[in-house]
Amino acid sequence: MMTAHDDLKIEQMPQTLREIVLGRMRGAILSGRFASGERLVERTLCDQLGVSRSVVREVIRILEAEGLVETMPNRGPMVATLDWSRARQIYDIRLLLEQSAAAACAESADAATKAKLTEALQAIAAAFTSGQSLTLAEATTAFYRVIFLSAGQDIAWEIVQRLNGRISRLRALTLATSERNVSGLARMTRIHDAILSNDAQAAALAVRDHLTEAASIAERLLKSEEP
Amino acid sequence: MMTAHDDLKIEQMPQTLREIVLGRMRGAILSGRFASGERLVERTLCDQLGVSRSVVREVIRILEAEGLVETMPNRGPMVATLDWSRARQIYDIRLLLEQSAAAACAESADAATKAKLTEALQAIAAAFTSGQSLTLAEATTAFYRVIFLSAGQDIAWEIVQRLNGRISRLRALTLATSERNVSGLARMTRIHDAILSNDAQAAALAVRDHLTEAASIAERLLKSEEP
DNA sequence: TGTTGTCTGATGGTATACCAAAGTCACTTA
DNA sequence: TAAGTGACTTTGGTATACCATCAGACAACA
Repeated sequence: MMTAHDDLKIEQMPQTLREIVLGRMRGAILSGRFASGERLVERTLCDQLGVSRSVVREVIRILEAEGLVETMPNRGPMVATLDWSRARQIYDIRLLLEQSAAAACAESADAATKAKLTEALQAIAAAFTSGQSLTLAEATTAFYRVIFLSAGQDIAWEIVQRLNGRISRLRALTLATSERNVSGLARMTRIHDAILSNDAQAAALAVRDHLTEAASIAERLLKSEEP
Repeated sequence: MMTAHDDLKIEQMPQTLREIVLGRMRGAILSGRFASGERLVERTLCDQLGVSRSVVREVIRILEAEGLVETMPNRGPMVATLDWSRARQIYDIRLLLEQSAAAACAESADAATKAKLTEALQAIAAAFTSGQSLTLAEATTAFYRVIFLSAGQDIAWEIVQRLNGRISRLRALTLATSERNVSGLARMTRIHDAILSNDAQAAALAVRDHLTEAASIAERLLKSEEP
């Protein structure tokens, strides 16, 4: 149903400068544009982004609360570093939350949810064959979003997203690892199938295997690069 | 060993104004000094706190990221409200994390940990008898902190603390509820005993019962006050 | 009565100034 | 030569003034 006034709608919704800068800086950290441990000098950022210190400082507070930035007294903010003991904890928490969400989703999934899930899986498959790791990460995120939101667990989803941000560098590497390509799609398919057959236990098991493997790959990568 | 220069030591170690204001405002929200849904006008806060807008704005960004404050476009920040569907999710997540932490703690607890746990339990018992609900909340927090940190799960502890902040009003009411006083201490003691006998499964079960009861009390309170 | 214009208050955004703390580095002195 | 000293620079912390925009209230007017 398309009426005349729809054409007049303002597209550019009021996105504040702060949100733009937040997205820009978050992306810069997640993509590795700002290296792990790199200092974030306020005035330099102001120049690079073309905004005032007020905006930069508020954005840094948000990133700090998200765990992406750490601030040392009288030294200023720097990109948070990640050691294996922390990464392991994050994988453990993700395991708990994602198992629970997958089980809940499997129990309550209706036809619409299943359709969305299949669609998301196909996007992942496409990203696998095309080999674009950025697309793959987005498709994987979309897959899990369907699981969490259809299970009515939006707060858990927020937490998982935040945790994923903190291990984003690892996650990108893990997804790009070749061994993952072999079995990764198969494991995602297993999760998908379990939910489609409303088998909560199988879904939880599939998630467990998937995450356990991801964690072990991450461990090897992390320990190999900085021992 | 007391030497002359010890007298010259500056007591007030570098706590930034921002941290002070953050603690003050967080406390004001958690204690109900700022009502749920109340608007937080920046310049009014500046007057009340005696600081500049820069500080207030940065603190609001932090509280926003913590989920204690919600900001509507062109309306400004307000204290976040809590409905049962969200509170239920928070109790579910706490259940997962606290069960896991209690089990891990039970498996790995050594003598020192057990001693600290017993000490924390005694503090809870003292708070129960004295009937001070603020002290009780702090003692309960300390009890769980021992569990999480001795299990090496400091990230999960961060998450639980943040979630507890969002349901703090409920939590205070729950702890103060009389039925809880009857069984509450018994349940905490059950958790304590399970960990001291290194029985992971019993610890997880005790936590589950404890939280399930807290959630059901919270549900009644929340649904009775705003249906 | 309903529309319109105006006004006020609050926010978002920016720039700037000042101060304090910490690091740097050359210079002086024992 | 080596240690200490003091000035300079960088950076973070805080305060304040200014402007644009938006929402809600309210009065004037047709």
